[in-house]
Amino acid sequence: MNSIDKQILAGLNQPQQEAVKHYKGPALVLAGAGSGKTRVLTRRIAYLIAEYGVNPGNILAMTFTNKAASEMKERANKLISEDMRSWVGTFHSFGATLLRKEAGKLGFKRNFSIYDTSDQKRMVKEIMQDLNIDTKQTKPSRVLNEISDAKNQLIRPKDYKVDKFNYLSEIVAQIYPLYQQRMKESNAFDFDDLIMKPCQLFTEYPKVKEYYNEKYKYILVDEYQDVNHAQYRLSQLLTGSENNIFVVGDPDQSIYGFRGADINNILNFENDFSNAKVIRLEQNYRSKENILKAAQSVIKNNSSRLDKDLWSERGEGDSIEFFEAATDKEEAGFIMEEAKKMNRSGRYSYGDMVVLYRTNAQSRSIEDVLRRNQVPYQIVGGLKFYDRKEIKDIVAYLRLINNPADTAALLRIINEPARGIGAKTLERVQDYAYANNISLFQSCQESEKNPELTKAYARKVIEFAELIAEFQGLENEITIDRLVSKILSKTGYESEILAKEGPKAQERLENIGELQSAMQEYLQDNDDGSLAGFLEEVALISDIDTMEDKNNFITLMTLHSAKGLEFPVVFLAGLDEGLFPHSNSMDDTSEIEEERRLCYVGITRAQDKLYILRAKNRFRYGESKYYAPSRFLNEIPDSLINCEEDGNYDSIDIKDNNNRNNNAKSSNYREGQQVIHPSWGIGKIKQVKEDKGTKLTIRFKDGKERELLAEYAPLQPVRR
DNA sequence: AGCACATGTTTTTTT
DNA sequence: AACATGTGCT
Repeated sequence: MNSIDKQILAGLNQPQQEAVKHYKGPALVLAGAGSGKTRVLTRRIAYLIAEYGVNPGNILAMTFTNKAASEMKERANKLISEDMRSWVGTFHSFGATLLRKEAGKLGFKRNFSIYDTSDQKRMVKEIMQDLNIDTKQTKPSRVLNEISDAKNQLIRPKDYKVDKFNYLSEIVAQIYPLYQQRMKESNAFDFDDLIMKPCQLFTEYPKVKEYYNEKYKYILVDEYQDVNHAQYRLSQLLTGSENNIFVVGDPDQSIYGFRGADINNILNFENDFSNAKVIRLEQNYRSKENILKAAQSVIKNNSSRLDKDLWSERGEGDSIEFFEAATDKEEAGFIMEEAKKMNRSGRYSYGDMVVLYRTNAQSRSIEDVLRRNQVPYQIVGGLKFYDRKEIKDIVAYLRLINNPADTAALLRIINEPARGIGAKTLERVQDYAYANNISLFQSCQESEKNPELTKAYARKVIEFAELIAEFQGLENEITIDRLVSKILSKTGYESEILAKEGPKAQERLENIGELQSAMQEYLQDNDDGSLAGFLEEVALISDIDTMEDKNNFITLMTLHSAKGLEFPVVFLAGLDEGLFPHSNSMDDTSEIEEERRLCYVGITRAQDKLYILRAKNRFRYGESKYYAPSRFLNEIPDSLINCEEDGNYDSIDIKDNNNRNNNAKSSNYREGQQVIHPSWGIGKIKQVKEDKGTKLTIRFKDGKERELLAEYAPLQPVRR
């Protein structure tokens, strides 16, 4: 064995080594939480190349997030000194890349757009309106869900069957075929298409399938417990006759059932491949024993599961701390105090801590308390950068420039900024498009010929089309970030923002500036630097991809986002019946079991310390409601838990006062004075008024004006 | 066409 | 409570 192989196998236990050394044929690695799954995956890639002499280009590894993919790639690169030329990426990016090459065979062009959920909704709504279906009675999002389910099941429009017991299905049966037809006319794929269409391609074109089977001889799939039927089919189709498919997963961590993930795919792997090698990784390297025990005592309440015996040598560790707060605010206060204490002790820094919750909405109260108490934090998910209006608008312009058939993009921006093209005009343009079987954009261009439009309105529409055409001419002349500048000035988007948005204007423009920086970064990393490439990256980016490591920040995220991550200290917030398990999942056994797996995922993120919290009263839907303790709490043996005594965490604001805010009086502030705030930086006081205490209006350097109460705000005067 | 105001809806999780 | 959507007025 040469030295590089030794390095690849170094520090691996017996079953891990067996997995890494696996060469040909099907293999299933049942990898318990924290058992070194990513390690096995990356090292096997390295081992295939270094020991078995496999050409890196013959390896295809698929993950669910870009973050997981880049981590895998990076780690494998380190093991073999060359820059690996294997494909490592997400299911969706693989699908997109494949379709970029093969779009023609399916009647699409390679400059296709990728529709996000709001584009999809827009299209469904349009179709429903055209068919005179009441969009209030039948919500487009429900229809869309049903279509998405069908696609994940690889049910094509013509195969979709009306279910008599499902009133929706009749409507969906009408809409689905039209939806797919319009997607094609728009030269666009949605997320589901990125998986479904490649399946279709491989099924309809055996030659194409053969080509890719030849190219990708070794298939690896991460998080196999979360693949849906379409993804399952895709990985089967990609697997050639040698059956070199290596999948890794943990049925106990299957948490995407709501998105079509089918846990049976992993449970039935041995049926699919009778000669499959099955390897179980049961040693946990992550958590202290108490944490592991708690996790197992919860998960064992699920009936349908493969039992496994996870163990750890990390020592017993501390008890799990449980705190029952009176309110969600107090829950947040407890987290803040505990985090501060640990940070002060020096044993853990803020970067070691994560707060996990079931729903994004829970982040607000926690955020508030952390901010007010100057505890640095970062949030994963929630309000996404690429979901901001100004970003989506600019991206829509770019999409239309890249793909003139992109109907959803056109509809978004035809009157943004307002150019006097209202609903009525738009309807006439659309009618003309349908009547003449041309794209909406073409219809715009030909508005002169449209008998329904008066000259003045036709002029406006044509001017819009000409503007887009002008940008299209620039596409290959200037870089994409410069193109955005052109759009900002030529469309009047920039002046419109400045004209009406006041203090928010600057923030919006800064966001667009941030988009341009992202573009510059993209140009540096990608030689071709094409608009299409950038748009694809934007479309497929996920929250977790943008999370930054280290830093001295507490991380806040949903349990779903936390999959695959680990932290020394975990705060599991909101263990209340109705919240977690969520009320929408409470009357269905299989959904409860998924909630329980989610709980298992949460607990097993913790390495050393686990805090579990709940609140008797929570503010939700704008009212305070009583909550009973989550059933999952009862499933953890008392012997593992230490109940925290009531502290007075609800009065944190008052404590703040004692700590430092003796400058709460108005006499301490004057208008025009400069102050510094821990999260918003330097600001200038615009106004001081007395209203339930001293209220300050401060304009911060980000351009936003905020009203703060002097009594509570952690402000410090700037000296000059 | 565009605004102000009113009403309705939302919160489960996401590539 | 926050936001999206809808309505009626100008």
